[in-house]
Amino acid sequence: MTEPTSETSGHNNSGTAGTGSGYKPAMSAAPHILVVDDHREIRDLVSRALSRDGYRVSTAADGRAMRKALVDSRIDLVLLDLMLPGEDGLSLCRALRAESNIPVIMLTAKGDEVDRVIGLEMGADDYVAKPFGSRELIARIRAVLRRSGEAPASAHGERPKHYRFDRWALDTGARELLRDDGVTVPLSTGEYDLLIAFAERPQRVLSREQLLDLARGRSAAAFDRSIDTQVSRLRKKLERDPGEPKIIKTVWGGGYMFTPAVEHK
Amino acid sequence: MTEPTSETSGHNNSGTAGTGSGYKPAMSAAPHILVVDDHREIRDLVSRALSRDGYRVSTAADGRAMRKALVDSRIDLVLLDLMLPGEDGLSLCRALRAESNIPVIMLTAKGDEVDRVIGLEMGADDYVAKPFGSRELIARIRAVLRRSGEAPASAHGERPKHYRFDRWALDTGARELLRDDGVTVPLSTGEYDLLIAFAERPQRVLSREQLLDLARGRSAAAFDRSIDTQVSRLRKKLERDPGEPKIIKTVWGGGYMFTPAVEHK
DNA sequence: CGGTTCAGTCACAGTTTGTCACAAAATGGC
DNA sequence: GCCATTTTGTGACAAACTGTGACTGAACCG
Repeated sequence: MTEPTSETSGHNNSGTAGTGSGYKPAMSAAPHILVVDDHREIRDLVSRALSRDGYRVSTAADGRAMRKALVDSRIDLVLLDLMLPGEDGLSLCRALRAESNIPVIMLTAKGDEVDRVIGLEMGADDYVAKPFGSRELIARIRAVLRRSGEAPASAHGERPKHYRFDRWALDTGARELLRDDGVTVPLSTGEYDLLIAFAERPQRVLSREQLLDLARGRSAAAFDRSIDTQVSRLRKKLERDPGEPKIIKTVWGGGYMFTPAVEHK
Repeated sequence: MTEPTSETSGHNNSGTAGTGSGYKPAMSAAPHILVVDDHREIRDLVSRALSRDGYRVSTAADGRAMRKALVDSRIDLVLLDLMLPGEDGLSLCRALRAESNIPVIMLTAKGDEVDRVIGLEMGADDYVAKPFGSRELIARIRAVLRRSGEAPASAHGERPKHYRFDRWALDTGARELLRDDGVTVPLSTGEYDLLIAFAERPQRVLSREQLLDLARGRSAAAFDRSIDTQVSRLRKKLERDPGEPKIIKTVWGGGYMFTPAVEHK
């Protein structure tokens, strides 16, 4: 496979211009859409259309790539081809549904009503028949995104979870960070989101761009140092000696790595 | 956003009128109507007609979306298509009836008298056959809303419920907030409504707009800070240390989150 | 060892939020 | 209806949060 199966394209709007239609400045960032289709032409086509409209786009050619993209970044919506080699779209959709509530729009070549019914029963949020126009697709996407919570940031959120690492306990239900000795250390929203992104992917190098996507749901600007600052702030609260961090290690030229073993309940 | 698929639209300039003459009770805000139909054209059509008439409108394409809308916002009336893929309208209607008394108007393509009878038996409050004119639809809606309690705000209210969280007990029957030690803490109507909205959706980030809809049944104005003030007041009564709230947490740039586990009896 | 690039952190500015005081509105009693 | 009381929303200002620029130090390269 020489071909990049899961890259991001599309730029983040810088506020005023850019975004195809949104005159709502409140939206913190463009939604991140994952296109899963085995035909490259379709991926490229859809990908271009969506980025043109201001969305951030990643692509995947099969189920495995899809899963990887879902772990590596914070996806707001999945465009899923019904017919895929290996696992087909329906089972992927069902699996996706089973463990998250990321909205899914099904794509299919056939216009069968049957497929549509099956798709919706499998938990797809909408259904678009190929060939489709980009205007229609975008309208559907916008509709589904709006319907499914309006707040793309919390699209992941579901059952409260509980993480333990080092001498810390992180409770997503209470949104609290608790130290061994019983003291609750207050975290700002940004610090909390960043810590969750880390705790869910321990012992892996995470690039700044990835962290920005995972924690803030946006893509990096030219010289974006905001993650560094946030890591610095987080270290000050987490580390015994922020000058020599043990928990969040720096990977020179690569990003950061959350090193402790995480007990994930 | 040319296409209002599931946002609220339509303003009500309630304001001054109010006084005296009325069969119309001081309606605080426009009723919020949920349109459930799998055909987009119908959703759009109906949606436009209703917003033009001043209603706030959300839409859903299937049962799942309907349920989501019902949890996410305070719906005053449901327009429900009889024929839906997956679960059909009748079972949805019955389910809806089972756990709330939100009025339902059934839509159906066929003019069968049979359907009508079944629909009404299932608990629908009225029945409109497609194709229908918007004038007729709106007349029916107004009639049903008036009939069903006249006060859209209390459309949800049904069996008294009992919530327990942290060291508090909230009794919707008595409309009282009781602390562990037996002391009853008086809440104003607004504080009470807001607390109910929170207690029914624990461990979820709720935007200010959503809270405004859930607790006050209206949509947000430009720089509406009333929710912040109300949260502040509520915190002063609920929290041990209002300066460092544990129960209602702030999500910077996102809204608020009610963190304690809620025992819901 | 010197130059270059990358990372840590501080200070600052732009936003967002907390909260007080006050006015408008609703409520209740007469 | 009229006035006292309570409640709710608004404006204003302080505090908190986040991202950016600047400066400094550390890591890499030859």
